[in-house]
Amino acid sequence: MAANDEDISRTAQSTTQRAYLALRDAILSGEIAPGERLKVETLKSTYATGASPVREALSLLTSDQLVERRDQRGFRVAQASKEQFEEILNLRCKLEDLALQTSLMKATKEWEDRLVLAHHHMSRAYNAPAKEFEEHHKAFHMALISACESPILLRFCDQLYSLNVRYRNFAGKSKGYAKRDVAEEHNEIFQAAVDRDTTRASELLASHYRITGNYLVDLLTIS
Amino acid sequence: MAANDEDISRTAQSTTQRAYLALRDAILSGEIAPGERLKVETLKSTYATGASPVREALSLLTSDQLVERRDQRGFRVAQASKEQFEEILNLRCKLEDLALQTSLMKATKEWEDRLVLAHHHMSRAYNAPAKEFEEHHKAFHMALISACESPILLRFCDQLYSLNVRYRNFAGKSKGYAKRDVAEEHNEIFQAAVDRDTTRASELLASHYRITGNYLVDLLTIS
DNA sequence: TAACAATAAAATAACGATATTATTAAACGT
DNA sequence: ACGTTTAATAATATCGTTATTTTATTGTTA
Repeated sequence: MAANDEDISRTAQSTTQRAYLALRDAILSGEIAPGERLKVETLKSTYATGASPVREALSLLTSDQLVERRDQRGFRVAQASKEQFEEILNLRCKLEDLALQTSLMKATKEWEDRLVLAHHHMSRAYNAPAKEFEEHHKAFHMALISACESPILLRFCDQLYSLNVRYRNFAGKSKGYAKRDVAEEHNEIFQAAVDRDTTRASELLASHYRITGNYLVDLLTIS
Repeated sequence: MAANDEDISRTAQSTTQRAYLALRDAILSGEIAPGERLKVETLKSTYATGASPVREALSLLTSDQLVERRDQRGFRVAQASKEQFEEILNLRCKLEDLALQTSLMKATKEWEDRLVLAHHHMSRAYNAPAKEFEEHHKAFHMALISACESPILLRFCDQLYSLNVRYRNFAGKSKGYAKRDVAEEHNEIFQAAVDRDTTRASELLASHYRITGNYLVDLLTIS
């Protein structure tokens, strides 16, 4: 569910989709804290909808590992920990590396065009509101690996990306973050990708994740 | 959702869980064909339950990629294709290899005990009913990687395993299958694992998958 | 500690609105 | 005038709402 739903986030047809996206947003942004109970009754009124869409949305979020279901005891926001953050970081490095290499191997003209556009749009959004930048940032990272021709792997990466966003938000919007030299790192990755320099792109992407990760891990207030 | 629910399959408390497991079983076994519509009304009577549990179960199966949801057009069993089978095969090799290596690296005494038992139970079940063997077979493969200390990765592997089971059932219960020399392959993998021979275990596991995969791909009746 | 009361989750049922699919009838061109 | 296409209608099913019941957990009090 985490995959390819962003495009319809605005025009979400079904109430279930709207509830799912709104709730996910609230959890990823930290608006609802880890461990907090998610009572269907409360959510019903918050999102002005019935019980069925809420319960379905919660079910979907359970599969995204953003919500935990304790049998007969309702739903709660998934717990977060430094260990999990490191697990996610690690898996992202491994899985995206795999996806990136495959993607570069199978790269097409259309893929390159998609990447160029995604990179351009992200570049123009560094100073945009966090939420808007986030969208473009994700689009760029997904574009990199989008030629790997493995929908399942892409879905896993998408899911991991979302989980990671949550931790990034836990670390707070410390000013320096986006400024550091993320932009330059992105540029180098982008360049290596269009050059089809697989090994260099791989290294750059992994180091990009590890640098950001180590930077974030110190800011995490959770255990 | 695909993960760690087997242990409660018998004593499934909630109706939702029961419906989920029953439906998943029906899909994995091929009892319900790919593309077939899943009408809530029909399922309600089939599984003797209400609409809410059925819809929640379908939502969960959507996240497992076993069911597709088309907006306003209800649910259908996920499509299957030779391409997807190969994708799953590939991903399984890559992800389980990663998990296996990590698992062997972090192997503990408890892990070894778990593995020994799982292998023993599987060995005694080669001639048991398919469903029973399947349970032990999965337990063995999961035990191999269970020390990797990455719940998310384990969940991915679990999901892929399930998806793969579906294709194995598509190929039909051709007699020769379990007999081939799967048993011997399992034994060798097992031995390499307890010996902590990472490279050998990796190679054996991958070749185990590829051999079985190539064997199955010819039997697949689908495109 | 045990029994009881309060709370909330899980499930059922009945209903209404909306969208899709199937059927039928009319219009059109060859 | 016939067959094909198009349009309108009817039937079906999904989606969502609301209300109610059952059941399990939690909190309180003797």
